[in-house]
Amino acid sequence: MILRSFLREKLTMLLKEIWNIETSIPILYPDQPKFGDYSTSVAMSLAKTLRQKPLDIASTLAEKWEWTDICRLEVVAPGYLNFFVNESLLDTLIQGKCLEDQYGSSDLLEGKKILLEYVSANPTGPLHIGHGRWAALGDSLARLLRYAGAQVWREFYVNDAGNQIRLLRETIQAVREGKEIPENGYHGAYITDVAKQTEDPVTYILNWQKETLKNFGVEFDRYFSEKSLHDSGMVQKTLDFLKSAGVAYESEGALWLRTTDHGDDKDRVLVKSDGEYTYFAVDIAYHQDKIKRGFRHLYNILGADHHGYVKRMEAAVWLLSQADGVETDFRIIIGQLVSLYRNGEPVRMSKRTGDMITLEEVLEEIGRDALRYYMVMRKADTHLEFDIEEAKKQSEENPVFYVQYAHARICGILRNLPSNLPVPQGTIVDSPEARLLATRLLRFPEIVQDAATALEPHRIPQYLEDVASVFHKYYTVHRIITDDLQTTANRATLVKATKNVLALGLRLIGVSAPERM
RNA sequence: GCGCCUGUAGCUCAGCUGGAUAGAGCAACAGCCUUCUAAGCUGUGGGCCACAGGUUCGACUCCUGUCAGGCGCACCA
Repeated sequence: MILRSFLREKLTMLLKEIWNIETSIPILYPDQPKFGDYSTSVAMSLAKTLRQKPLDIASTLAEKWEWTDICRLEVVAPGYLNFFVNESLLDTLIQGKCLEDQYGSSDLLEGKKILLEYVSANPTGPLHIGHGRWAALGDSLARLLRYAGAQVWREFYVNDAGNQIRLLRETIQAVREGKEIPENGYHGAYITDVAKQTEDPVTYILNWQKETLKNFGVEFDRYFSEKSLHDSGMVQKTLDFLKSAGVAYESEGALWLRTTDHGDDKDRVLVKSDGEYTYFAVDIAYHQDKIKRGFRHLYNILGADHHGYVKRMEAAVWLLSQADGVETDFRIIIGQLVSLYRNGEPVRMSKRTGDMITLEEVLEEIGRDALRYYMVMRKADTHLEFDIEEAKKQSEENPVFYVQYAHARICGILRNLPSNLPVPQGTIVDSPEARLLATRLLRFPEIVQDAATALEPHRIPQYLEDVASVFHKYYTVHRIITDDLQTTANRATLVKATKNVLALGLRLIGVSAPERM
C-alpha cells in the first residue's frame, strides 16, 4: 500500500461526493512531527471556488473521514488536514511490505515502452567527466523507470560516420605515417596510443569507451550504429518520407525541414548543397527507426553543450509523429556540464588539448561508488562543481559513505543478533524516534514514483541521506539488542526494513551497499 | 543581439509542481565512546532565498523586467 496514493484517492472521492468537484490534491510531508506524517492544504485552495472558509471545508472532510484504521486526521488552522498513520498499521507494514525484495516497485508506468538514449559520445576520443554524468544519470533513470513498471530499452548512439570520423582516421593515418596531423585533426595525447594499435581506430576507441562505462557500472541494451542507418538506406527512406509528407522542401540546392512549424527559429538543412546528409538528417532517421520499432516514449539525455539542438529535434520528432499518425512522448533531459577541479584549480576538459582528465582516470582515482553518487546527487540541470581532491579528501565524511555507513552499521547489528529470537510480536514502533524512522521508510515507494515521473534521479540520494540521518539518530538513542528477546526481535525488524530500503535505494543509483566498512 | 540553464548560510547544494518558524553536508566553535561500527550523535554561530515589480488568502516556488555566471546560436557533429 502506498499511503500517499491512498490519501489522495480517498480525498478525491470525498470531494467528488460532497461538492462534486475534481482537483489535484497536494499531499505534503510536514517538517514537524506534530503536523502529522502527511498533510494537505487542499481545503485552503478550495476556499474560493467553494465560497467557504478553509477551516469549514477541512472540518467537513474530517467528519466524513472514515478510514481511521489507516490514519487519523486533525484539522489545524488556517485549514490544514494533518494525517497520522495508525501505529498498528505502521507495525504491519514494517514487518511486511518494507522487508520485501521489490519494496518500492510499482506498476505506475506499466505498459510504457521507453527508449532511453544517453551518452552517445563520438568515438573519436576517451569519455570525459561530463559523459560520466550523463551515463550515471541515464543508468539510474533506467533503473528507476523500470522499478516504476516501465519497459526501458537503453541505447548509446554511436556516431561512427561523418566528418569527425573521417578526421579521426586522417589523423591516425598521418601519425602512423609520421606525417603532420591535418588541420582540425585530433591532438590529444591518446592519439599516439590509438595510432599504435593495429585495430581500426573507431572500433578501438569505441571499445575503450565501452570498457570505461562497464567499469562505471553503466550498461546499454544496444550500441546503435549511425553508419548502419546509412548502409540500410534508412536515411534516404526517412528523407523521402518527409518530402512526401510535405514538410521537407528544396531551396538553394539544399533540402530543408520545416522545423519552424513547431517552435524552431529557422528551418534546418537536411541535405547540404554538396549532396551530403547533415548530422541532423541522420539523427531524424534514427528517431524514425525508434518509432518504427514501436517506441512511443523517446527520452534523450543531452549534454548542455548541445542544447541548441533541442528545438529542432523536438520539431523533427513532432513532424515525424504527425506524418506517421502516431503520438509520441519525446523528452530531452539536459544534463548541465561538470566543472572539474583539482585542489580548487580548474581542469580542462577539452578533447583537443591532450591535457585532459578522462572519465577513466577520475573513476580509477575516486572509485565507482563515490563517483556515481556524486554524478547523480544533484539535479541534472544545475552545473556541477566537482573537485577530485575534495571528493577523495572528504572520503571519510562525504554523503555516499554516510549512507553506506548506515547500511554497514545495520549489518553489524544483525550479525550480533542472538540466534534464538522469537518472531516479531506486539509493538515494533515503540518510540518517537522509531516512528520517525518507520514513516520515513513508508515514503520510499512515493519517492521512487516521484523520481521516475519527474525524471529526477537525484531525489533518491537525497532521500537516502534523510533515511540514513534518521536512522543514525535512532541508533544513538535506542539499543536494538537488549536483554529482552521480544523487544530485540521487534527492533531488529525495524532495522532490517531500514537496511532493505537503503540497499534498494542505493541499487537504484548503481551504488553498492557494503556489509562492513 | 537572440535562446536555454543557473543565482538560497563562508563553500557545495536540497527545498516534495503555491502552503505551517527556509533545510542538509562541508568549513568554524563547544560537547558525547567500560554497552550493537564515533565513517556516528548533540549544541552554537551563520540567510532582505541576486535585485525590482506583479499575481495570490499565502511566493524560494508562478509572471514581467534588470543584473551576474555557464552554455549554445552552421549547408559542423
